[in-house]
Amino acid sequence: MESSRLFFGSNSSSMFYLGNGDDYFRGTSTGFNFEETSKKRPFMSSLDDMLEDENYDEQLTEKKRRLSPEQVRMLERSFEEDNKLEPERKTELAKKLGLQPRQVAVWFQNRRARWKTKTLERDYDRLKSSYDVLTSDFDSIVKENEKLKAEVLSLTEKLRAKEVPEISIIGGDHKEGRDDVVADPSGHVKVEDHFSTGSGGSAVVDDHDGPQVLVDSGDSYFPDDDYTNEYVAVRVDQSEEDDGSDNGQNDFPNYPFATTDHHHHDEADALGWWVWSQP
DNA sequence: TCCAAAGAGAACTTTACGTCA
DNA sequence: CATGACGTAAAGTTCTCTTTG
Repeated sequence: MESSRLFFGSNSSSMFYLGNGDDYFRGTSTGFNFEETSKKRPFMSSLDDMLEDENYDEQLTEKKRRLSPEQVRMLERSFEEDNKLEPERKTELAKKLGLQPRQVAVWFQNRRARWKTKTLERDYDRLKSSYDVLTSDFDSIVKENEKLKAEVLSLTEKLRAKEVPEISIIGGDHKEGRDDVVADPSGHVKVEDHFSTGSGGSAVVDDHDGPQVLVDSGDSYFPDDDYTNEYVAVRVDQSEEDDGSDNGQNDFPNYPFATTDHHHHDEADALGWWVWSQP
């Protein structure tokens, strides 16, 4: 963007302002661009008015310079009260600070821009740290899942090798203390999960070749009939007993997540959860 | 001490929008 | 209701001054 500001003289850093109210002429110690500026600032006071300005001499030689600490302090205080500037407040502040109202307006504009930048930076930092925590949690979960999968596979193999005879637990003859190995009348070996809490609860993983079914253990997040849905996924955490409360370390509950629809099936799969599809 | 680069701040331009006569 | 003038916010830029290595 090409600036329309004009500078005169060989060393044109000596700027000055002329005018009252919100509008002013801007020029240098060697000249100013009346015609151009007046086109853009239609409410300019007359040249005579400007020349009568008590600060004229001062402004004539004044370079563009920073506001004094006291001026900035008062502007900051005003900004804290309200970051929008009504015309009355602008005029009042300008008078108090010995500045042009235009300068006050510009200061507020720039201050709002700085505030926005800072806010965005803070927001970014907050989101970034949240993201990092979630990423770390995600990695732990994936690793844990892999470990548990391997463990189950290994146990399944052992059970197969054992060739356990028929045990009629599935038929309702289950006894406390024998909750690890079961086989149904068709010879399918089942492994009960050891991670569920409560004596009455356990999930059973069917080992046959067809689609696997997760049988509700009694303390699932699902309503009683929910496991009849097409997809069921579960994440099991054995790290500690969970009372259902969040410990504040992360945003994941400590035990079974579940999903029951197609959409979440993919998500669960991506997370490395076990997903069983109902036949 | 000098100097170039970077940073900070003041002022600017452009665009968009709301208000009002 | 349409229109033009006006004020202002926001975003981006330019220029100047200060700080820093």
